[in-house]
Amino acid sequence: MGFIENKVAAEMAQWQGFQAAEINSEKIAEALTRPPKPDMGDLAFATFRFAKDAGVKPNELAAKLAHGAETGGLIDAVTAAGPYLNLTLNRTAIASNVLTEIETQSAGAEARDWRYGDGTSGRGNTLVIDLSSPNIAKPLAVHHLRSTMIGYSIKQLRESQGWQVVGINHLGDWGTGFGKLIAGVKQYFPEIAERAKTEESPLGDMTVQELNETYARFNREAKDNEAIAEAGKDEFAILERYIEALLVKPDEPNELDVAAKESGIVNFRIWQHAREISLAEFERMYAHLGLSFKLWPVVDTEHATVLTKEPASFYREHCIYVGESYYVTAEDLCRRLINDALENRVAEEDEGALVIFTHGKDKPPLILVKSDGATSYHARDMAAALYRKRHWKLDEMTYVVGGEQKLHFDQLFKALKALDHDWADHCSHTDFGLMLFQQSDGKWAKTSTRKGTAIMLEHLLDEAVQAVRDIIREKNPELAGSPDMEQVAHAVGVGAVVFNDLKNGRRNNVKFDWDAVLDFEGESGPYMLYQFVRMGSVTEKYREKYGEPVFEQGDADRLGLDEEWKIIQQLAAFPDAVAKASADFEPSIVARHLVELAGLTSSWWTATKDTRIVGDDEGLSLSRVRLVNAIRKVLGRGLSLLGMSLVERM
RNA sequence: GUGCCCGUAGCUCAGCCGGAUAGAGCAGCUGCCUUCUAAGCAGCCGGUCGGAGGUUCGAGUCCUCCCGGGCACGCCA
Repeated sequence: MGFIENKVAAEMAQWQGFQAAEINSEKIAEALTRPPKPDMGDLAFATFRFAKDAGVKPNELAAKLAHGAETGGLIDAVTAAGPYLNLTLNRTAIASNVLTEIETQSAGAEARDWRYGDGTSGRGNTLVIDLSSPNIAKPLAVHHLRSTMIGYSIKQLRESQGWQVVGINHLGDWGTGFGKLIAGVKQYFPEIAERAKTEESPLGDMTVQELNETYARFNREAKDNEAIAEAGKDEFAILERYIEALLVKPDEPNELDVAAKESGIVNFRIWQHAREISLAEFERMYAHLGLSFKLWPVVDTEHATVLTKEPASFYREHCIYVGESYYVTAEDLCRRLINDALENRVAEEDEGALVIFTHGKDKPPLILVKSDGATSYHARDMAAALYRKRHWKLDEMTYVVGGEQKLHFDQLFKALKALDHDWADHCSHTDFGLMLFQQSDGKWAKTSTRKGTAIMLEHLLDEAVQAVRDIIREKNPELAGSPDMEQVAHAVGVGAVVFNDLKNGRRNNVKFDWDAVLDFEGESGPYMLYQFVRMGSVTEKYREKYGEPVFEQGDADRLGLDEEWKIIQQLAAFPDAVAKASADFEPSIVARHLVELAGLTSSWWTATKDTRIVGDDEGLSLSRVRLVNAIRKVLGRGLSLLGMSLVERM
């Protein structure tokens, strides 16, 4: 399991029984588990596997190994219990080891210096992670939270293991949908179409909401009117042709006739302004969540240059926007990709479209070019993958996208392999469950913008923050009147929403429930932060009473309570939880670990009510505050890895 | 119909590479605040791990089939 198990295993490997049976310390460490009941011991060694290899009965082997056991060091006692070897550990020695480890790795008062749990397995490797990726001209709804926060947490988890991680927001900013939007704008707002002929930002102060309504209205009307639907396709074709002409001969855009050029510019300006409006709104939402995105390519305004080699810190602090349109408007990767697929005879023409049959002829193919000549999102995704591979020399890439797109990514990876891009083996789809909403008939269904059942992300965050404000006013009037109030309410409210989303396995569907999200008791974000805050305030109490604590001088021998021992063991297992969460792209593993740690901590808090953590015995108080310090830093580090902000009071 | 995901306590979920008597939270019930924050703690109640076979010393965990739910399945992204 963790570094404690490794140390214990190293001691056991020296016993004559293990020497005789030729079982080395690595094998021992792998076979160590926790006994079902604490009174059976702290660790158990299961002999089954080794008994089979040696051709003896497990019970006999256990007895033989126990006979040759030497205690002392980290191990206090060994008993053979049937096929198991139960070990009782030297609590003081283990506690001392664990606390020292945390104090060393997480020295410093600032959360960003807390590195206990970090690893080096990813050192020198680059992961590209596709996260959030909303469509422009649509507001961010609650379900966007999933890709954003799962992705953001994975980014930090991998960084903690030494990876360089490039977070990319693959904005949905290209495709026939934008033809419909343009057509809608032109039809319902003729003055905008007129303005677009001369102005850069023709949409005025239109909001994302209004853009979305325009799109929805156009869609409704196009549904039973062929001519209107065609108008949408045409507008997109005009836009794409305009861009194509610019790319082919950038110096001679005049190749298009005057009319095509004029309508191209109009469409381009409407599209571009709609994109700007959307990004401005996304920025506000990402700021709430603590994420920062920069437009790609990144322009260094100070030196007026485009960054070609970004410092490593850049990717830690920011993710980047690289919209789908980038591969059409700024790179000719789409066209080269299509040519390549044709030359290699990987792609073929079928029903007027250019396709790749990735799963055989009887399964739907991946569509590169649609029958109307426009690129499909498959093509743009492939171009994006090639670009990422080329630019960031990635070792691994994952897409944090809902499970309903499984087929798309299966096709994407197979198509890349068909074109001899074997690195596609290191690409994966980090799928997650749907966000479901209860309808009037009681059934749970996907969000539907059409029916208006979608809940806006900003609305959810506002509600959560407001609920926190109410609770603070009720429970902590002193804080309610202080200048910190707003910052705390925001961190706790947003944290509640984030933790709620990350605490369960990502593949589970989430039935959105206001009561559950705004329930701040039990396994909730506020509960986690509450335990963190308690650890801070009790440390403060020590400072007031005895002065600045020198944690290292706390005597681990004084931590004799069972509650304290359980906490020590949980702290010891934290690095493994982080490593596994990172390897599996599964933030909930860390969240679950923290729930357990917070619960143990809270029980301990109550169990020490009589003597207090900081009480009249200065030595005991220092020992306990030493543990408090370790808990606080591990809890704080874990919550940060989940993308939550910490607070000192609440 | 085909493929993928899921099925564990009334509800929402954990459960590691198969290992000893399957765990949390919520809801319900009983207690616990003059003290470092009760957004808390202790306890009770609650399970044929969807079903049937199989693999083996041992299956919630692996395999097969079935049942139930969700999602996807050619030009939206």
